[in-house]
Amino acid sequence: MFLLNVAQRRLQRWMAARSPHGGVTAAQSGLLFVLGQRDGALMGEAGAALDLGPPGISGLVDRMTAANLIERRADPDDGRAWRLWLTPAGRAAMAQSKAGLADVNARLTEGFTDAEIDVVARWLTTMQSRFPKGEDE
Amino acid sequence: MFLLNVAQRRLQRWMAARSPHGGVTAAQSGLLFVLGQRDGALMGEAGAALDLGPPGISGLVDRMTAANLIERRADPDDGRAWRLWLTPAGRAAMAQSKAGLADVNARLTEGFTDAEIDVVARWLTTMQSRFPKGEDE
DNA sequence: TCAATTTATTTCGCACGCGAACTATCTAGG
DNA sequence: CCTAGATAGTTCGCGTGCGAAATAAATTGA
Repeated sequence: MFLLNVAQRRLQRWMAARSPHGGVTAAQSGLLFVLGQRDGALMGEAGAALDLGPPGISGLVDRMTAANLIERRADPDDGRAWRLWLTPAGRAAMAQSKAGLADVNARLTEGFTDAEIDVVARWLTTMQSRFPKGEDE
Repeated sequence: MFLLNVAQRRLQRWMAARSPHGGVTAAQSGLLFVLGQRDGALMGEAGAALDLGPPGISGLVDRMTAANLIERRADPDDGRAWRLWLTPAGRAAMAQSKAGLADVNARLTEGFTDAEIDVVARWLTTMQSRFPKGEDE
């Protein structure tokens, strides 16, 4: 069960090590992908897509805004909300990350049959419902 | 591929939520287990067992020492090294964590056959060699 | 013996994300 | 219209772990 922890960390570490170019981390590329599919999303929406709580996105957005990858613009219909938009630099970084992703995914599935990968994917997905955010027992 | 990240975070979050008792976190219980099997380990050894770099353990040990779970004692044969020992409180916390672990593992494997779990375990383990610490390509 | 190197650990600055508490805005109810 | 609650984000303090640079002790070599 510590396997999961270690595996995740290994992957993260490896990804961090091989992409020092523009400083786009794994978490950041996640948000880039989300905005690539739904530019102008609310922070809450983006957070839900990435399974992050409010503080998680807030910080991520802060860092990415500072890095000039995304922009925070007020929602015209709701004074509390902000919408997130990719900058040109962000769009470029996303394209680059997308290319890298294929590589990583290939490496993740290498040596396993489709059926096996299917089992793994199902297990990971199941875990999300098995360990819910809110309640327990 | 973000699945892994999310799954790990979910698990971590869930474990954190359900054990506010003594403040023993997942990372900390990991170290407790290591010391349970090899009390008096060097920091480097413990780090290797948990797949943590030097800064990782150093910080973990600091926090756990402050919480009175473990003790840092100088190695008599090597002036640079420290050996880690469980305190009585640490030993108690370990026993408690061990009990909880069975629960978590049961929940992790629930709904999957032994063969399937085997595939998952193999996949997680393989990832460790697939994404090595040091070098690349 | 005395540098040069290796090894064990610490420190620093960073990214990440959580829970809790807070602010500001929007929406209902009376 | 005005107060009560829901909703969107922010801030704070914490734990976690990384890479890079520093410190200190041990080992190796000339």
